[in-house]
Amino acid sequence: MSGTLNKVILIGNLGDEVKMHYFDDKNCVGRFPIATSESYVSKQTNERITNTEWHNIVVRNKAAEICEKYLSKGDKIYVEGKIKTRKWTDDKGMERYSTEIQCNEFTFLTPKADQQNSAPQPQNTSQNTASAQQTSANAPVDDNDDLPF
Amino acid sequence: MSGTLNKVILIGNLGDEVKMHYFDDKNCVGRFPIATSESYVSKQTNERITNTEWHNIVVRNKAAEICEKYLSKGDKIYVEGKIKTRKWTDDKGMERYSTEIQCNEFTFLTPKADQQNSAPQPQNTSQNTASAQQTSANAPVDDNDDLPF
Amino acid sequence: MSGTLNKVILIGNLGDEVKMHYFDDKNCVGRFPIATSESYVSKQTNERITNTEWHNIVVRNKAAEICEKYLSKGDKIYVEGKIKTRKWTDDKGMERYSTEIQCNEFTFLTPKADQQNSAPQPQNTSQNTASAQQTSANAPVDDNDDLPF
Amino acid sequence: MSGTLNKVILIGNLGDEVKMHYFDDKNCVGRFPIATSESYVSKQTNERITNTEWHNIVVRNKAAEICEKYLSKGDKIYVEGKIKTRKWTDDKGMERYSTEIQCNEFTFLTPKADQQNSAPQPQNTSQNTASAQQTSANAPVDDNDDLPF
DNA sequence: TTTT
DNA sequence: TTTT
Repeated sequence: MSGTLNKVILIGNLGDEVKMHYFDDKNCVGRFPIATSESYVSKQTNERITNTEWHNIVVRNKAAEICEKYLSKGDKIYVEGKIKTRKWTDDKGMERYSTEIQCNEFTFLTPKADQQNSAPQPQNTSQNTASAQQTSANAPVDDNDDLPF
Repeated sequence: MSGTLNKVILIGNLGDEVKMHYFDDKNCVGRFPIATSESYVSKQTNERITNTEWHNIVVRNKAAEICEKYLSKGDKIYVEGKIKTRKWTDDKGMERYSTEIQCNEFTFLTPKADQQNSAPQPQNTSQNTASAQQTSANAPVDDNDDLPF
Repeated sequence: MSGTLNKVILIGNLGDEVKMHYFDDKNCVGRFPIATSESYVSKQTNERITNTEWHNIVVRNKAAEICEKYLSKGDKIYVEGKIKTRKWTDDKGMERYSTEIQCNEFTFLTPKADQQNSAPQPQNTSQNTASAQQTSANAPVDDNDDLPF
Repeated sequence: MSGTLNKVILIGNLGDEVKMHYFDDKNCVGRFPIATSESYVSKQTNERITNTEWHNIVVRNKAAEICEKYLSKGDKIYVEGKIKTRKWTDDKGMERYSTEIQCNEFTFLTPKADQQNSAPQPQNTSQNTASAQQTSANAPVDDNDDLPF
């Protein structure tokens, strides 16, 4: 309901490999961090400052498997998704929050020499980006987990 | 393939009613113009200048029918889609181009008093926006038309 | 440097009033939460599920003052910005993280009766949205704070 | 005015070199086409169909000079801007329209070996993307041209 | 932890 | 006219 929108658009580099987590033989998630960075010259010290922001990307099912297969640490990727902050309780019983990007579309930006003759980039009909939407649409169980892992 | 992206994000007001065009009993398109405007104060004349840009929105199938049912001239809408420039030949045999926005997601921004208790806003599972993607996905015939209308 | 992008696009409703925090007579931040929601019908229970996501919006300087002046709890707003996760230490010495949206462009979506003849919507030259970029550009001290507040 | 938004987000490859047009020693525009493509397998013929869409990018002043200096045909770029359709009269006195993307932010996505030690990617303070906004802000004359060129 |  |  309600005329709202929650959209994130990122271009960044993987800081680590895709980590898969299987719920059963059909449902899984892949997780990986990507870094975005901005830099500027400080007016006070005249030195270049670089700030890096890390984003926890979560991708589901078939899209996750494509990411695991084709993405490596260091690769550049375009990610579109939505922000989700999850609440969990740490081992001291404290409430904790972690924010992740639930990816529903992506496109690889690192050219792969070895991808030329093999299966390269996933597609969907609407655009040459991979859509995680359909694959996640029939995975309601994925939305039930509220455990940190 | 190819790591490209073609995305348009608009918030604007309908300049006219949604015009439907049926191909058969299952496939249709709806078309409507929306206006975006920007204004600024001219440094030369000190007067306020407003520029209005008109966008031709095209939406397909079920999404089109939802738009026709709930949108009226003047309403504000969020539209997401892609740019498509179509080539056609005018009655003098001249090549002409027209650019349209093929909408694949939208959300209504005008509160409807009468929508409160009736069917209000379309939804999809991924977000509270309507997705035209699924409905158009199985309508390949829609992509065959290259006629201006 | 580095060809990355960190962009968030939200349409949501304010869950509270804008809270201002002044650093000095020129530099300030405004903070307010906005909610986005999505809903769907569960295939298992057949009931409608609504998930609400809260986003902490941070806006600076002149843009903050405009928000404080014209926005109220419940209003709908378009916000564009970037994700920033800040690390802080709680009173037990634990490391904590909180994610906020640093807003650099916004546009009000709730029609205001009383705004019609008074100063309504902020503008900038590039578009009819308010840009927090320029105002924050000359406020480097704003970027030095790493305290939770 | 009015709570509207006109935003385009593209990732594509240059189909040609950047063409510069100088108005005077301070004001200029750069123009270049970028291609986005989508592909899918036809359900009818089972063959792969690729559709390419061409976008005319317009960038101003300092940003234009940066593009001219660092971009070449074939390079991949992220472009953010707004849609503008310009009306002009052809040599037969017919009204013609052409749609272009007025770029106000971009980031280069093709790694440049030779950019490593020289001035690589433009930046601004808000993010590691180049902003054409400031540079074009003080170039009101640029907005007066309504000539096709 | 990435990248330039 | 690009790219994969």
